[in-house]
Amino acid sequence: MSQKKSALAGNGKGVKKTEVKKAGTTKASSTKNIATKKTSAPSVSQEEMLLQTLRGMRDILPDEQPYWERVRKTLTHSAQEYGFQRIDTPLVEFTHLFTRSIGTETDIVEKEMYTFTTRGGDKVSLRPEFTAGIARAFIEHGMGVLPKPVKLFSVGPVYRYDRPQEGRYREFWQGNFDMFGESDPILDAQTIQLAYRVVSQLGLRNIEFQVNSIGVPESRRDYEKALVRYLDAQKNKLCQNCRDRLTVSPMRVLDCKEDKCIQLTAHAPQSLDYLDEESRNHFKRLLEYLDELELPYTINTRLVRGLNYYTKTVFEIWSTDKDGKKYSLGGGGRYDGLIQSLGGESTPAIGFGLGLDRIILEMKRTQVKPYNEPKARVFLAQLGDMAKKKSLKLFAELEKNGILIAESFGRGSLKSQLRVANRLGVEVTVIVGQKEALDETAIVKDMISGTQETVTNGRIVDAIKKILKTNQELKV
RNA sequence: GUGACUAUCGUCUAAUGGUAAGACAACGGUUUGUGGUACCGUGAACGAGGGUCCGAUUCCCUCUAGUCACCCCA
Repeated sequence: MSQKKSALAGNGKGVKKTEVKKAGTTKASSTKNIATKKTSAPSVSQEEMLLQTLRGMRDILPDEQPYWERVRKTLTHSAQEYGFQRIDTPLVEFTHLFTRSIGTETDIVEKEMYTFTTRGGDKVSLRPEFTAGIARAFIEHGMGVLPKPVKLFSVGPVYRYDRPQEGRYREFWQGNFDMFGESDPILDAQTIQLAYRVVSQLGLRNIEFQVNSIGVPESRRDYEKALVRYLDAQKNKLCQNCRDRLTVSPMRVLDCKEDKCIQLTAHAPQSLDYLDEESRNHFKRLLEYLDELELPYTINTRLVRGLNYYTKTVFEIWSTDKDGKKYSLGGGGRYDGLIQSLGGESTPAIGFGLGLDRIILEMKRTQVKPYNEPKARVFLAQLGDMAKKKSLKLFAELEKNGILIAESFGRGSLKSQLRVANRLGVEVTVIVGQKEALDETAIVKDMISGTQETVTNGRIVDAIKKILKTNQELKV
């Protein structure tokens, strides 16, 4: 598939592409030189930049909106049902917030953040995930004094400078849920329950949770030591990547897809065995709750997450497609230490994020119905200057009475307007011509039977509603 | 960040070393104020830049973008 241009964008018929090019290439040189001064200059011409989204970014066109609408609605409903309050935080934060929370040596921070310096000299980044900003807001606004747990919900785009492919974009959407101030494992279970609810409400099947516990920082350190000791002995059997990981982030070796690494780690020490008493207990109780809820989960001792702030519970939501391939629709976990490490009162917390783009991809794959916007059932046709003037007012009046109207005011002939009306599948067409405009009347035409009657302005709404009502009854 | 494959109207496809055909969609019309079919017509594309060549959409290179695998994750 090549880059698709929107049908809507094509409207500007007057602007021929070739003309644009010609006009541009000659005088683009001066601006180009400015661009090349920067270290890594883009090799795209000015004209291409003009008509192309940035790599990994995309337009969500009207055709796709019904899916997004359904997802948004489900998200906000579920959030309400579970007592979450909406919060919106800025797209941009100080880079430091992300490095501090997510961790300097993570992939996200190391190579995936959109970081830049503002005119004022601040180092800032586009958010690569939600939790950091929300945690910041929690502290900044003293939300620690609110009744616990504090439940916050957010939706919006996040940014990761990654190499794009299907279901992976540089700008993508997440729905995010976080609960602060409660350390009981029942919250962990409820979090997973909520995630399951959202996803299944969206019509997705073949969902499974991968859960693991990575303990608290101290137990994790013990575990990492043991893991390094185990792996170090057979270091040269690991792939190059993992050899590097061994020193930076040894638990990531468990995530490696290379056969030899998988084999090597098969009998490696498991994080679960190194859990401190409390974490072990926490995990055990979580599993009991999950069993009670009959949620589809598997314990995945290899599950590590790409963010450093997690403690104890971590989980991911996986979907399996026809070929048995699994991929993640979202994930989350507990982060009891984050608030404190950012400078707030010690506050336990847990949350998760859902990848909306992937969920929609999955909805399409499994042919889940999108949300259907209410369709106009009435068309308003107009003929002649006088009628044209009247029709705008009539449009507003009908709309005020709850009647959704389609129109094609720009068209001249009645014939072409009716053709449009027909294609739109409306049930009623209201026709106002020169004569009707003078008489303060309109023709109300039943598009199914083809019959029509002339009614005075005051009776138009009733006449329309009558036809719509009988049609509705016939359908049932 | 690494590797592989791909790139033609809005969409889906075709052909070609001599600047491109069709279908769907769009727009207009078939006697001027009445729609589903039919018929006619109109507009619309070789991703960008370089090279080879008398000549390139076609061959080569670079770039860009998309898809896939890796990496990572959502």
